[in-house]
Amino acid sequence: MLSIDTIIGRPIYTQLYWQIRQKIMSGEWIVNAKLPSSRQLANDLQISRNTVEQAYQQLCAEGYLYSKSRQGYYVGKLEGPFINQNACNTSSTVNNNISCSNEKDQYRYDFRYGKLDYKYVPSKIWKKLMIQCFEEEVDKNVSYGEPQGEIGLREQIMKYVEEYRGVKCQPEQIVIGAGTLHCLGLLCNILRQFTSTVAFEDPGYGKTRAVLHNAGFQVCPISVESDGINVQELANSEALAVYVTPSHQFPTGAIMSISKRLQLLEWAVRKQAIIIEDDYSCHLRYNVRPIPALQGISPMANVVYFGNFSKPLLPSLRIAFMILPPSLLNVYKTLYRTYNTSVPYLYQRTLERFMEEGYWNRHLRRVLQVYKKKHECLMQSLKEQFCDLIAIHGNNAGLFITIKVNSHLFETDLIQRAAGYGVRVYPVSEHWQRIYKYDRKTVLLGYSSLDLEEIKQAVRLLRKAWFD
Amino acid sequence: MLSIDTIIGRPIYTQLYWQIRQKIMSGEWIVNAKLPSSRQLANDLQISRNTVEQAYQQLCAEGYLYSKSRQGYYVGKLEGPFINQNACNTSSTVNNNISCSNEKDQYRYDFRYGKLDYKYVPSKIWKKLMIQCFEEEVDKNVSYGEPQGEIGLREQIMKYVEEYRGVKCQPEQIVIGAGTLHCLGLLCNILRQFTSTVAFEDPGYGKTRAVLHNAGFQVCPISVESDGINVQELANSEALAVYVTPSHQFPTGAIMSISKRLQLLEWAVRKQAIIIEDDYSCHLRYNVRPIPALQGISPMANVVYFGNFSKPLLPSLRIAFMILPPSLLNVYKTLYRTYNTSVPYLYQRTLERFMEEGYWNRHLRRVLQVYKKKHECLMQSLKEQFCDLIAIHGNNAGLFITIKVNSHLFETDLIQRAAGYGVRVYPVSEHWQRIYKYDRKTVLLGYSSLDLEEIKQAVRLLRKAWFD
DNA sequence: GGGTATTTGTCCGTATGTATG
DNA sequence: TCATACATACGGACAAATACC
Repeated sequence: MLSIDTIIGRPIYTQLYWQIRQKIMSGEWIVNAKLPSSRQLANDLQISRNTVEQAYQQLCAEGYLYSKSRQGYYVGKLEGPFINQNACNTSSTVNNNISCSNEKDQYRYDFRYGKLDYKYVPSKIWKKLMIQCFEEEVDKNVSYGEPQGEIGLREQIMKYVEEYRGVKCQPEQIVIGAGTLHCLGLLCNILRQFTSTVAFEDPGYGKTRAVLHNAGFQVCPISVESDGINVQELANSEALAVYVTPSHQFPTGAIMSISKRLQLLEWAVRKQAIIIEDDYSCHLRYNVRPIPALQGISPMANVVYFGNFSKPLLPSLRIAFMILPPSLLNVYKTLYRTYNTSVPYLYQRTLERFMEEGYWNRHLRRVLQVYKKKHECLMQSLKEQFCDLIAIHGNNAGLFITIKVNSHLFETDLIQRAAGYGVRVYPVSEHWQRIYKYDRKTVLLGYSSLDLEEIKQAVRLLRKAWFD
Repeated sequence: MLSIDTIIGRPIYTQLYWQIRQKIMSGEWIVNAKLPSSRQLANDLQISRNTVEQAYQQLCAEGYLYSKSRQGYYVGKLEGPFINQNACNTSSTVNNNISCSNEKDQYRYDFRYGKLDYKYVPSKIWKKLMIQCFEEEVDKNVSYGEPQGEIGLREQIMKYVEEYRGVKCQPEQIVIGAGTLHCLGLLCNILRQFTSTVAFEDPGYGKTRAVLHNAGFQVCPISVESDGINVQELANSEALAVYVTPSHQFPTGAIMSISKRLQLLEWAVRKQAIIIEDDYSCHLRYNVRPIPALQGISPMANVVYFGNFSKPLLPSLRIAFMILPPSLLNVYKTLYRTYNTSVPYLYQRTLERFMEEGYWNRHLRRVLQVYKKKHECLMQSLKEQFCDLIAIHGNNAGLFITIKVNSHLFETDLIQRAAGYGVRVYPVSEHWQRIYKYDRKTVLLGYSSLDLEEIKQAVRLLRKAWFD
């Protein structure tokens, strides 16, 4: 930034001269870079154009600049070792690229969780709708929009969750935000009014636990059994709020049984506690019947329901929503009356039409088929290769499974050996709060971004890595 | 949501029959609504198609449904007063629409702050770039993206703030988020580690104060003078962090003098305190010289710099950024290592190219001209109509001014009388923390969304409203 | 605007358990 | 004990309607 000082006595054009010269010598302005036009700069600094001209002329005369007639002034090429090329600007980019390409080179098969198969992103339809929506309403774009999210989208969401998950609500209860974690961030300030301790599944999704922890809450770990969280342990704790993933627990894959659901709801009603229900991958169920969401089972309990569009549609969209129980609505409104939404209007409107015109339902059915096939393929490959050398968990839903490997190898060994064969598998230790309860032999495999052949190949390599 | 229970003995098709019947009778499914196809429902519930068929057939036979061959099943029209039409689903929509249209009807001229003039939104270029970037996004199979924001955009921002505001930083220090308030929300968890009290301009931007308050901070009001915040008062307080708007204080419009800036920085260094500098409308300066941002003046002080693209470009974009001082970088990384970004990749990439290809600089110059004209027009109209009946504040920058009206009327009177003439002006009382210090005769006028003629007309009406 | 892939109601047959004679 | 009829649940084939390119 160029600036001038009228208080000290030095002439303005010399101040300019020296500042520009310094920028060229230090390498901040590189050869052939275009300078601001004399008119522009004069206007920016609120000085006369001639003053700028004076400085530019002197720099030209000394070779720091050259001018193309009627085009502009440019930084000249200086001979000799004057220039202190500072390369730090580009270093970060370089580093980043290197680490990226390294990762890609190192792993031929990446069982990453949270990456989708881009072949099944409905990009053409999305693009078509997005362009149409872009033309549509200028007025909505120039203002900040509704804080909770556009009413039309919220109505679509209401219909969808009622039909699909049995969740009953009014649009007023829905809050749209840039991702589940962002919505949870908003909820934290509401929870703060009621409690300072939040119970959390252990093991549980590490990223979510981090949000609660960062917001200043005491996070109280509760064991997870094969049919969901241990309600007895929860009841014995001091927590007045709990985060659960009933439809597909992360990372154990447990589906909470209906009787557990009722127990949990009973606890919430009795203690006047808040249940945070993250239905993050309710769409992906394989060969099991749907169980209605907690929110729909008991209207009396304070359930905050979380859903998202990133997982099944496009992670880079950044759209999720939460549904607040009526009892928290007043607090929400008091706190967030003045907040702006965190999701661009265009995306909200596009998604609204995507849902309205039935593309959303169709898309869900389609990806269910796709991932079901991948899931089956993975399961069969694992059985063929490993027989009973491994135990598979969470094999009825979602985009990942965990496997416990019966051998002398521990988590880090398993990961490193797999990496040696070009296969990337992921640790579960980071999702444990009471790490001593972890068996140290379980790893996580997300299969969403690999195709069928890749899955088969990768499993063969895992067999070699771990048992040969 | 339809669901079945295999534990109780009742046949599946009768369970379905009764559930569907109930939904029709209650009015939840209205006449001619399409039911899910037999295949879909069968797949969802993990039962046979024919079982669904059986239920559908029976409902057809009894007139609850009718079928269009090879198209689908639809809810039939029932005679008589069976149906309990509950209209509550639509009530919210209706209410909302009514209040919206009311507002539009009631005000012919709206001095709303924070709404832009749609005529000067570079929508064609933005659309072109966005479509190009969309192809790219799909090709690259972008997942969640970089947590701090895409590196390319951060590099563009680095260049821009250096050139435009004298802010010096590395891309690692930049965090991109969905709006200033969202970025501030992230910063709150960092501040929490150091202090529980944050000093805040009084009067100051109410929305920002709310974020700090909601995050659990004690907000300590500090008076604002004609050249910015009262540093002495700040030094006497217990606060170890302060939020300021040096380039154009909201709502007084004060520009912080260079000597105040140095005092403030000196305080921060001495107390090891954190300055939050919101440079929210640095681009809009009329006839005054730019002063470098606090961040650029003293590299030793802990200044967190906030900038945004919503204000000058498009509010619905939801893109802002903050620049952390190196001293806070470690805390940031510890807390937010696992967070996802809150801004869609497409928007980040589009903005990056918008900046890279020079459209951003061109746009800034253009809107500066536009709003400068509006500003001059408003000032002249006010002088013509009111002469010295009013005092104007903050008339050198930004998209709003405040006026103090010398009469017996108070804030609410001024707003109501203006509304009576179809002109909407805004209160400043909500921006005061120590409300008793407010003179109760000042109102706020944002002129960005009105054109020159509308401004003149509106001011004439204000004169009538307040002095006739 | 016409060709293609997908969706959908419809009709077909089959398997199993239970009640009946 | 065996044959029969019935209720329930499941899966495949076909042609019309629809969506997509």
